[in-house]
Amino acid sequence: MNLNQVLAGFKEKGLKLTPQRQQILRVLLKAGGPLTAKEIAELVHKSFPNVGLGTVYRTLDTLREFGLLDEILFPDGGKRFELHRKHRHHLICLGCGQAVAFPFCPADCLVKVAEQNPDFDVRGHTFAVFGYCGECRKVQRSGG
Amino acid sequence: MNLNQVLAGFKEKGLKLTPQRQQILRVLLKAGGPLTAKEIAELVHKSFPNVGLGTVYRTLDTLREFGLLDEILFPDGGKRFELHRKHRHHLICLGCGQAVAFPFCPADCLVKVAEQNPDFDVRGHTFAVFGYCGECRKVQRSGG
DNA sequence: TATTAATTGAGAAAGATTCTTAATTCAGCA
DNA sequence: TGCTGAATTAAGAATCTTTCTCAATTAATA
Repeated sequence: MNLNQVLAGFKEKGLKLTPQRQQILRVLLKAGGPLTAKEIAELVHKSFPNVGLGTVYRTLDTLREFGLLDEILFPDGGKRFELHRKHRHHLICLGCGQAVAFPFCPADCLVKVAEQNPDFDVRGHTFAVFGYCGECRKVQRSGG
Repeated sequence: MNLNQVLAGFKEKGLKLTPQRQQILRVLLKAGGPLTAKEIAELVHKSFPNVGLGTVYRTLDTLREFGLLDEILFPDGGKRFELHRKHRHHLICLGCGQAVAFPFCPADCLVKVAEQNPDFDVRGHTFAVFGYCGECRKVQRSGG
């Protein structure tokens, strides 16, 4: 997914291509991993110092409505956002907050759950693995 | 796990058995499913109208430190709490917020993730399935 | 019963997200 | 190009959950 595709999609649905939205999209496209709303705002501020958090949240909402955004819930309740890619889950470091995607899905469990709860209309699932990344383990060992 | 066992554990660690804590524990023991902090406070208020949310959160923290509490993260970022039982996951209704536990664990995925990320120290995982329960589906069909 | 450290209530504070409102700006069209 | 109307924005207020602060209270123990 690139900026032009997303912008074309926006246009198609009658949404305005404001510079703020474009910049938020650029930030999300450039991001190496999922970002918090605050991080997105800070990165956007490099080009548009006046963009408010409200605009960031509104744009994220819009992207979510379009199915273009994934929300990642951290074990401590924190939220991060990234542009939607293939369905995937995350390996989350409790030390530095970095999240890395992986493509495995708990399919067996989903089948079992659906079988045992035939009345339940399954719409989705969350799955995340957390712990400490190599870097943070190094720091722990040396620092204390 | 019953109230007396928990209280004995408290005593053992030098914690005070205040009426507030006892009531919070009773509420958690009686609960049919995981509750929000606010719900816990409201139930406690029936017997102790002056118990503050602060006390509820402090007691939940204490229980968590003892490994007696599980925190359940909902897809929308909400949090609910319940006394720890066997390791389990939840089937969460997006309509009414009810959560039902199930015992399946995404073991295959965990093994694959660990194999592919040998530097990562895995400490835990989250897994939840969400959708709409039978009741909420009925309401949707009839109500519109 | 007196002592003491743990605990509490009340409210302030923090942090994330949503809402409000008046002002601005984009997109289509003359 | 320049209007026009609706969408969008910035700024800050409001909300919600959670944590913190602190003086007052209380449970446990001697």
